[in-house]
Amino acid sequence: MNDRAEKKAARATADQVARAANVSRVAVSRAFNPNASLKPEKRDRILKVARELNYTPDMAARSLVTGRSHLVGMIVPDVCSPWESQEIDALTTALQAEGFATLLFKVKADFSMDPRLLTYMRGFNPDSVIAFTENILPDVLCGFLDRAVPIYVIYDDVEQFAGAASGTLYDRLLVRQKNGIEQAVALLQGYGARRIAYLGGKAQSLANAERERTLKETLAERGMDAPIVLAGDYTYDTAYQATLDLFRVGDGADAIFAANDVGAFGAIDALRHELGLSVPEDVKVVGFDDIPQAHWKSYNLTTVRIDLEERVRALVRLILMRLRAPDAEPFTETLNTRLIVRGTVG
Amino acid sequence: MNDRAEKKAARATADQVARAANVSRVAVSRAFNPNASLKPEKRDRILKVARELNYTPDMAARSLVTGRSHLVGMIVPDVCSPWESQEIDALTTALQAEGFATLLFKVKADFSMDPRLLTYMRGFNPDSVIAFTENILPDVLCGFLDRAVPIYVIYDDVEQFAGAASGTLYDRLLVRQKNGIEQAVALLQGYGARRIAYLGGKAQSLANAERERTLKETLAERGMDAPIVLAGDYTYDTAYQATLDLFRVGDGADAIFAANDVGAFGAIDALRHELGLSVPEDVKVVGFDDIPQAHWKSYNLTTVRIDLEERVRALVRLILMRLRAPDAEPFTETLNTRLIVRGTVG
DNA sequence: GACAAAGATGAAAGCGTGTTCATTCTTGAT
DNA sequence: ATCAAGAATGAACACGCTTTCATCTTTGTC
Repeated sequence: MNDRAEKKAARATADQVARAANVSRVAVSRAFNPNASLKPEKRDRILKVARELNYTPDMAARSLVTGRSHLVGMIVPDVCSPWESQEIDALTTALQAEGFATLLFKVKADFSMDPRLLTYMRGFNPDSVIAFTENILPDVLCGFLDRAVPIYVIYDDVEQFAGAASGTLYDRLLVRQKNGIEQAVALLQGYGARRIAYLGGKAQSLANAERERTLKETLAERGMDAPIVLAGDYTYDTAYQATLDLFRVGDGADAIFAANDVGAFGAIDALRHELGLSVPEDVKVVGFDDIPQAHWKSYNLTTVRIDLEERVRALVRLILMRLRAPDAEPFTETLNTRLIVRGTVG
Repeated sequence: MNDRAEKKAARATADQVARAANVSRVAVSRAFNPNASLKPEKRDRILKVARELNYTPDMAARSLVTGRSHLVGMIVPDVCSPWESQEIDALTTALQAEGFATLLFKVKADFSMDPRLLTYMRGFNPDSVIAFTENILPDVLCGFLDRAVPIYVIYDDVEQFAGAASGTLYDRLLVRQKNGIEQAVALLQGYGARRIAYLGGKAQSLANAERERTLKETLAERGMDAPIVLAGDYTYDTAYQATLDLFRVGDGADAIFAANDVGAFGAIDALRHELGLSVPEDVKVVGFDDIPQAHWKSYNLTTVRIDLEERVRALVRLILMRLRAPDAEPFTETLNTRLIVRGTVG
């Protein structure tokens, strides 16, 4: 209670501001609420006094009465992953501009969801939740959050996911993988690649499943052989090892399609630094995501890109719309992918 | 008020749990507070009912009365930076285990501090604040946070920083750069390097200043020439360009000391892919941080490391101690650095 | 079996804010 | 000058929880 007293002394309350400005406490509240009716000059005076006293409305108290926490929860398995950190950065910036703060929760790397974490998170009463863990069905999340909090799952699939969550209505941000993959396959085919390997991401990942499925479909459409599928987990080391196995134990390949850029880096390094093969002359490599490192000269990776800014804009728009109209019909946004051509194909 | 009603219907309150379990609301509160006195069987019964009703204590309400938000604010300029994302990830994991959630705030990349952001952040009443922006003096932060919230600034300097914040007492986590730099210089000298360049980080960065100062000091102690100092900003692209300039406009160097690993990557790529020089034969390169990418085969970087886990453990310990004893004397922890030898020196 | 000490319990007060609702003040048209 | 309509105002309540305090129950000891 010692610190309690300190804090009380340190932080000004609306009551103190009211007394100092010779107005009622209600007026102070209104001064900080733009659409409340208050004489402009009075508002200015109150805001001035508030600034002098270094006063800020207490979000906890405000949240208690309004039901809005101005907090957006993000459930993340690995902040270190370039793709995720990129996404977190952009989302936090955009949400902050709209008055929301990011509340970060980490889940285990194996994507297993700790129920206690969800319970704990709900205690903070986030206005919205963005989940980066692609294998968590929103039903699970909805159950924990009592279906009162809008949830967005960042993933790259369409039908598969919608099916898994049948019965639950929610806003969706869809990514059409087809365009980018088609462009990549056309390019590979043009350079004469015939034996294509798909270096997978996490087995449970829906994005991975959808990328693999779309690749197979596209190859079939063009009359090419089905891809050799290698297991992976989106990490550099696993991709490195898988590539070694492909060429030492297996029969190699003309081209490698990696489920993400980091995996592509692992493949490239294995080819160049351990197998003595050159990229793109001996083996062509294509990645997914277009993370910032993809343009580094050591890799200079040709990769399928989902425009980050566009995606973040769409997601923030979805979140804000849902908060303003909680009972509106579910929205759906669809984004496209395209190939970024660099030096690892031709 | 529609969503309000929904939410009310969705989230159970302590009152409802109390009624369902036939106890007083106070008992429910005690059931969730481990050190409150309550008959064990009664507690179990309450917790069981709570689970059935999917009840979680509301953190906002709890925060209001206890003065503890269980929120730790993190002020971050660039989540995408491997070093920062690494640190955020580890801190979030460790704090989460102690019952704290991470509240993320982004500041502009040029490190300029938006005062409105600080005000806004204070509204959330974080129990502690960790700032990654090395050039923000804690005085500024303290002023905004009313000196009631413990603040930790992640930086790598010692005296310089302490001087800048004279008069303010605060806990400190210090990093001794000397060890790692000395090991690196010894290694470089052993391989015959004589002309050493220092590829700087952000000009305002205290970590950068301290690394540069320590490098100069170490070179002088060993009777070596002062380093050629190049301006940088911790980014790949700037490091790349600076390295080109060093060899095309300037007279080149035997070895490059980069202020961070990402900068070292830029230097290596410029040397290998544009200047036609080989690393380490023609030019040796040393980095700072030992981020995960440093072991990727394309770089295989020799670098000075501050043990992340050790650092996070120390920081979390500091935070917890300060929260338990707000009036205790300031603590100080000091960490060491050491050289991780890989393939870019000899 | 009596008594003190310790533990368990619930009523009430309060944390800092937003929001009703009834009242007062202002404005502009007649 | 008068009146209605609208804007501005403040008292009171509510949000969901913890904590104090006084009361009641259990436990241990001689």
